[in-house]
Amino acid sequence: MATGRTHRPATRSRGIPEATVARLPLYLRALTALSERSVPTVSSEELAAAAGVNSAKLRKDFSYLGSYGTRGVGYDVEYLVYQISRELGLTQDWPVVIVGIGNLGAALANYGGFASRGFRIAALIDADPAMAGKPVAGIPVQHTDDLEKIIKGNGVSIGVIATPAGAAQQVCDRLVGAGVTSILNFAPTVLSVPDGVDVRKVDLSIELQILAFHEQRKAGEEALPDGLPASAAAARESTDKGPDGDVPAVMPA
Amino acid sequence: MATGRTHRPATRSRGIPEATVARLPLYLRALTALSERSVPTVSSEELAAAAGVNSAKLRKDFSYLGSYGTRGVGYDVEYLVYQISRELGLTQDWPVVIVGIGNLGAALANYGGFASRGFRIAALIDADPAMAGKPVAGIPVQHTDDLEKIIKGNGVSIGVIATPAGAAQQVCDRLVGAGVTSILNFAPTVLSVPDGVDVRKVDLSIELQILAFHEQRKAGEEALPDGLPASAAAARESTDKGPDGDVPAVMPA
DNA sequence: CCATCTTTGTGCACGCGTTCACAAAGACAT
DNA sequence: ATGTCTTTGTGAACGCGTGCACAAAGATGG
Ligand SMILES: NC(=O)c1ccc[n+]([C@@H]2O[C@H](COP(=O)([O-])OP(=O)(O)OC[C@H]3O[C@@H](n4cnc5c(N)ncnc54)[C@H](O)[C@@H]3O)[C@@H](O)[C@H]2O)c1
Ligand SMILES: NC(=O)c1ccc[n+]([C@@H]2O[C@H](COP(=O)([O-])OP(=O)(O)OC[C@H]3O[C@@H](n4cnc5c(N)ncnc54)[C@H](O)[C@@H]3O)[C@@H](O)[C@H]2O)c1
Repeated sequence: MATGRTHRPATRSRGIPEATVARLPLYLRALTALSERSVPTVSSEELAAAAGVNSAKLRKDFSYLGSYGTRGVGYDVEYLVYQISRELGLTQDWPVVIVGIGNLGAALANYGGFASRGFRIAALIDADPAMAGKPVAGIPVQHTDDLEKIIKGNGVSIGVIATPAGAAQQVCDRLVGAGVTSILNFAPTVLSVPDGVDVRKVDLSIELQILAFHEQRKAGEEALPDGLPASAAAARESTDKGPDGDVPAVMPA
Repeated sequence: MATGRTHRPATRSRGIPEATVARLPLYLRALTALSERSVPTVSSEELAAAAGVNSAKLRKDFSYLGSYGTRGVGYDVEYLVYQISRELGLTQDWPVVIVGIGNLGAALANYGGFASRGFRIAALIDADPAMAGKPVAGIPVQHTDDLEKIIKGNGVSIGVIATPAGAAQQVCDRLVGAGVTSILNFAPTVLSVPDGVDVRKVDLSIELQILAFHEQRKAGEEALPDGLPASAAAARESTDKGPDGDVPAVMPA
């Protein structure tokens, strides 16, 4: 930027690192809050604190967007909100279908946080004939038979799977067949999809198991620091702040 | 192993990489399925396919557990199930409390997948007086006033937060104050906790936004490959299989 | 007991992501 | 204008995670 040349690695003309993409929504949320309080500018330090990340990381992330901060001042809140929204594709809104309207699917349907962020529930789909026509969150549930028609008719490219694990792959195949190219999967199964289709999964059990692992470790450690002096048990705390350096749990599949 | 000395980096006597820990539940699930089908052994290749990972990665992961595979044969399913369960701390069962029994909290309470994996819902807690006493999933909801008593009385160390974002930090503080050291947060907020407390968050909106980002990119790319020859658009598909190399979205905070 | 064949366990190299640390950019006051 | 002070943008080093590729282990059959 300063030097004004050979910015991007050249081999990756438009490539924003995945780790950065995953943090953009975090920044956007913090920025939106600031925007609502009519804060005009923020420093990387402040914003980083609000988003819960390192300020250097944040600055580097923004630099991939070709960021426009002002040295000595910080970033213009409104401008950044716009830039990040655009980068994430939130300036258009995305029709989403939820398949499997049980406990979880219904909760998702009732969740208000979608619309506020550029997503619109285009349809709710379930295999249970008894549910067909019944409104959930004001939207009538449609039967799986019409899945393809619904997807194509609404130009849906993002699908959410909240069916039992056993049905997930089959539902996935139908969604993909109908034109869906991004899937958010809540069922505890590994989905296989053709190239070009993105799958992210959210897995409750995995999250809890990871917590249990660290929990067990904490319990075991105070008993015997495993070759380390007793003081190390306390010292460890600082290193251990994220018991997990990072690591998915929700990840592509 | 083969050489039989200087295994662990020595500086990390008992350290299993976080990335590995995050995959253990995946392996465990695949192994459990095999176990139910009474399959006695699996090769790293087969198991890796079932878990959706690279076989070399899986072998390396197991090597951290001091794995006991048999060359030329594979791994003993039952034995591995036990080893991984023990490593994850699932041989004991963990009492969990869910705070905020709304749409999502109720869905979680009704979810059967907890008990089957070593977790037990010890209590449901909500601030709404109208909900107190009402059973959800067969468990009577208790009022927030008794939060500390409930946590301490049941020796709960894992808490799930499913309250509105505005209440999350406050609930978190009370949980931590009462002795909870692991938190799974569904509210879209950055929680701050003292050292030694683990927080993992599950954030729906972030997941969708990441999908939207890639979706937008796909749409834009077929129009103009951005300086690359047209063939690159197709070639990219293979590189792009995981649109995201990996990257959280559910992560510590 | 030996040969062959399968599959593990891991050394190694590579690439991504994180973090430090600082030069330069610019605001602001004098 | 000029100097000071704040904060960005990034070069560079480092560490973690991934995947290749292969030697060694051991099963299996003759
Ligand atoms: N409820 C939770 O908190 C929770 C937590 C983690 C994971 N999950 C997972 O999410 C999924 C849904 O959980 P749930 O509690 O809502 O289950 P549920 O049984 O309440 O709901 C499943 C719904 O899917 C429908 N369905 C079944 N087969 C279908 C098909 N082929 N096509 C379309 N719809 C179909 C059923 O009719 C039902 O309405 C499960 O895979 C579960 O493991 C749920
Ligand atoms: N429903 C979803 O699918 C979904 C998806 C993503 C994120 N979330 C997030 O999960 C959280 C819960 O969502 P929801 O749809 O269940 O909301 P909800 O409004 O249906 O439920 C919230 C519950 O929390 C209770 N509550 C409020 N303040 C409390 C406090 N201080 N202590 C204890 N309980 C308190 C309320 O009484 C209510 O029962 C929200 O933060 C939401 O953003 C929900």
